[in-house]
Amino acid sequence: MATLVRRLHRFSPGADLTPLNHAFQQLRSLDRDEPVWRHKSEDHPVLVLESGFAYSFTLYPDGRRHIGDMFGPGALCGFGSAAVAEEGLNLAFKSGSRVTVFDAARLADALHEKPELELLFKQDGDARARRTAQRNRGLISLPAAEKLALVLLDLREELSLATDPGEWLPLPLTLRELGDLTGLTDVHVSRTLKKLQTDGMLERRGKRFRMGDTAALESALDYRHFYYG
Amino acid sequence: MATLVRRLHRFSPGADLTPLNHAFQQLRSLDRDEPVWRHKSEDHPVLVLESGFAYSFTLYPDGRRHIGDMFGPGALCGFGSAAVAEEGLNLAFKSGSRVTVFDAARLADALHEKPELELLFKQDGDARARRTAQRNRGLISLPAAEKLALVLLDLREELSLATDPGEWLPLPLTLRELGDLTGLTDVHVSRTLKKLQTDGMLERRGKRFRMGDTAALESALDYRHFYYG
DNA sequence: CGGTGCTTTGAAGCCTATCAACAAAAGTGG
DNA sequence: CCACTTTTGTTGATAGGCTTCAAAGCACCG
Repeated sequence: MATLVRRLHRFSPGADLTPLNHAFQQLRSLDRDEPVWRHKSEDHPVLVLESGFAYSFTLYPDGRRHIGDMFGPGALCGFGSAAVAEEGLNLAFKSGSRVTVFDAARLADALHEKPELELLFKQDGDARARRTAQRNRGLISLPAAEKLALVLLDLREELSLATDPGEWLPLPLTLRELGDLTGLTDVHVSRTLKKLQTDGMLERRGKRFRMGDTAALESALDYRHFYYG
Repeated sequence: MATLVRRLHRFSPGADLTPLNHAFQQLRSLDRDEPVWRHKSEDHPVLVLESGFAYSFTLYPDGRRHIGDMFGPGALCGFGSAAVAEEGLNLAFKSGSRVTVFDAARLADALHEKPELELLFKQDGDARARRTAQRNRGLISLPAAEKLALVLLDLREELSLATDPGEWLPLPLTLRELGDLTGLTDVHVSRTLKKLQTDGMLERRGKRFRMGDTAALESALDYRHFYYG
């Protein structure tokens, strides 16, 4: 639960989050990539990613997969205003992730009793919805190199919200998953990342990466931050 | 206000919407295409499109324009969960549109007093957010012909929510605007629409269009409806 | 050790953008 | 209402971007 606390404290550093303890159910570790299929019923538990990585996806009739959002440490997976848009949300947790499970009904009670806590959850959800909208905008109208740069900036932010990952960030997605996120093929993702590297915007070492002049990149792509702190 | 009433009655046909009268400010007619620039302050009036057409857009540093959402008769423009995602929303009203203006504070009071009315506004906003997510998903991962078919299906739904536009629907967007919506160039939009016509999926007469087998198209694109009625 | 999935590279071809020219339509001002 | 200007839509030629198909290297794991 520590990562969720750190994420929410970005909006209000001193906020008391102990009421969340009443809704705590369990801490699960996921040994391998594991999809969680969600249907439309309302009483799903609320999942918070403690460590690792996860993403939400939808499948097209022809078998293609689209990744709609991604979750780093401390993320509320499929909750709040960001999740409203995704009906029948499917979640995939990458191998090694740890997840805190909250009881939905008791969490709702806790939020209802403490309006300042509810506000934090709302702010977090709204910030996520804005980031998703910003990402989608670029993924619709930019060429491949910019699409990937945008996604990497966003990934960098997601990974930095609850923990300090250091200079070299993990790249928890395969090239195929980056393709499903950007609408590109894995082959073209590979070529485009290579081009970003020769242009000095990106360094890669195995499953880690480091970005070049992020400030310049952010202003070129009009990338905005919606979290404070 | 009649079109808003018809739209909200899709969720609850008998709902009493008279409390909205207290928040009514004025009815404006817009003679020509008119952008409404919104900044971050909170007390903007709430705009409901009475007739005509509008869309929200953002501008990139290089001058490119991205259209993020579109509004037909009865639409709440830039309000609720669908609008949270779009910070610094800009609205463009097409020539000839009529807009009902509501006072934001008094509208909030009216909704707070009548929870069933607030629920209707929330349902409308959620349905719009889902439609936007569905559209964005396709605009990221589908080829041009499917992108345009998807946008036309969505446009058809938007135009049918508050009024019955008949078999031949108005096409209130220029090809450039369709391009800004889909991430394609106007030239390619022109060519792709022509191809859709020769394939029998689309007919055009001036600024009106009619779609072929919409049921088949919807199932091929996995298009879903989020409004009831 | 083989198997499996991930990544890279090459070659070929389709898809989409760009540039340019023109036709058609719509707005503007007399 | 007409002449004028501006915008919108269409078409062709060309170039570049992206996908597809195929093959091979690599890392990881049983």
